[in-house]
Amino acid sequence: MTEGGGDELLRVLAALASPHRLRVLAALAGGRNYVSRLARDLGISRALLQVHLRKLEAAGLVTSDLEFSEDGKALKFYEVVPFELTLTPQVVRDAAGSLTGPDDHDPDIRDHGPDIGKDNLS
Amino acid sequence: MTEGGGDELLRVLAALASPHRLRVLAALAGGRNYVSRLARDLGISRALLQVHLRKLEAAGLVTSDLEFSEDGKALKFYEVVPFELTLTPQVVRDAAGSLTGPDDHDPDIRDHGPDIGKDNLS
DNA sequence: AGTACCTGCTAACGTTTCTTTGCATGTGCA
DNA sequence: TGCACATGCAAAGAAACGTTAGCAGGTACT
Repeated sequence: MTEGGGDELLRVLAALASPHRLRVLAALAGGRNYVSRLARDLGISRALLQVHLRKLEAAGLVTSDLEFSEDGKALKFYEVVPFELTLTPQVVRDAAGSLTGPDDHDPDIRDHGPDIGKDNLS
Repeated sequence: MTEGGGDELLRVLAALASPHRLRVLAALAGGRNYVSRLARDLGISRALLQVHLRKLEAAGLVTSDLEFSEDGKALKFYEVVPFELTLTPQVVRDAAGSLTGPDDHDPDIRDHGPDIGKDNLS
């Protein structure tokens, strides 16, 4: 297993939460393609596309495969990994348990107290 | 219908793609709760929690309900809206069609051409 | 040698998002 | 009147993200 925890879910959600990446994924769902061509199809720059593809790949939503065309050109093909993810409150509940989140919050409250010493209009 | 398009999906995904909001949602999945108390339970500041709750609500994942406790205090209760969202390449493909995305890209390429006039080491 | 494709990378900028801090408002109770 | 607890909002600094521009390398065909 790759990891399975809530962080995985988070990575997938973050990868999906972008118009560009949604479009990229949609385009690839219509068939595999290589970077330069895909960039032209979508009308975005190659550099930009690469970044997004990397994120999609990191999330495990697409796979890359370096191939060589008959005339020797190196082409990097991407294709979608068939996935099926169902989101429900319960799923979230389970996933949230194992989160290597930003803060490993300790059990103490803060919020600087509910406004003391300040009477309004006597 | 609220809107149904791909933008809706995007909003939901964006709302979910955050450790904090995932935790908030998880906490609410365990039962409804009001803001201040929830903040204490989660160990985060009230202001921060409010922001995240607003986003979750905007995405339609939770609902708020202002109530008054027996002793007259105004309590804003939040609870999860039972949802069931399934993500597959095909779903993405459909959703990507109707995207009021950041750019309404015109069909022209750019990428400043593939490096011309520049011979390295003669 | 020159052009046309392909790949990859990084520095830098602009923009958005996150988070804190602080103040304003209200009720109820000693 | 002072404290405890509830709500709300806005400014502002910090941190993360998205995007572009530019350079690097490669093969192949004229």
